[in-house]
Amino acid sequence: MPELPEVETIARHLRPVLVDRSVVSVEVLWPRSIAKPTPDRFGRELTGARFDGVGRRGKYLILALADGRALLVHLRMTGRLLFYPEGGQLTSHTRVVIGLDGGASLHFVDQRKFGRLWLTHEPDSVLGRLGPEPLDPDFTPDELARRLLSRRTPIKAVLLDQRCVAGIGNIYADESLFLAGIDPRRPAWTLSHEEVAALHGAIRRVLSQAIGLRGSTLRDYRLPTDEQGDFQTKFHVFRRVGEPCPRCGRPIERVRIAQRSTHYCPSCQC
DNA sequence: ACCACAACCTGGCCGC
DNA sequence: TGCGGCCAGGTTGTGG
Repeated sequence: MPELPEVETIARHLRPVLVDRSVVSVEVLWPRSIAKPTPDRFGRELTGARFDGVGRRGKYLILALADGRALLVHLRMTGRLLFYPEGGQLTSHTRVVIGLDGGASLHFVDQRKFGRLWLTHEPDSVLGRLGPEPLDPDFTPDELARRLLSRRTPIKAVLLDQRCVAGIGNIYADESLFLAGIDPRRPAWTLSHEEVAALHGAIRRVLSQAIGLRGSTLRDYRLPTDEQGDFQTKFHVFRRVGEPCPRCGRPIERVRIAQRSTHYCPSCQC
């Protein structure tokens, strides 16, 4: 799914077009896309609200409403948020249509139906368990070390755990571990202080660069304009099994860690 | 605390 | 063409 860079890109693109617009209609085409409240109340209680700001926490998009509530969106694997300045195309995967004043609309499209929307007064009831934002200035190597030290599981599995650090998914976990030169199977607590510092730098570098290129489009991820991201052309290891490692030339390999495909260079990552 | 596995879903791709 | 099996950017819950 969209990971931190993709969700950040969506937030940045939605902000200027959504802020100060009001909801004039809500159509829920797939009720299970609504996590809270009931689909009925969701439509009723969102209608008339005005968007006040657009933010992100981890992989959650936060559409703040002027009355203090928030519309939270998690895109999971295949969710998209498409903004149409006027009209809008319904597809077989359109799950929720939010009509806006001035004829614009926001469409939640989700082939696999895993994505969810929450309308809530208490965003923390949904976001409360997330770990720190990796790009936040107070996310330090020491903070990362504290969170890794206690974990006996493979470092790759810990990076995917949203309670440890928020926003990292399969792509950016593999790319960060490659840049830091760390074997994804290493138990987290065995990393040296230097390795944690290298990983901290790698995470920030990869995420920032990916945001700069508007995220990675493999298949489903799109900007609100339906455009694609470009970071997939910069992958060092992700989905490059058998291709030469950009650093040493030996073939990239794949293993399964925590039930997820993991791509790495066996000679550069140890 | 940790792990495996299933569930939630659809669809693309591969081999037969 | 069709069918079974495997794969996919994520998260949550269960049982061991």
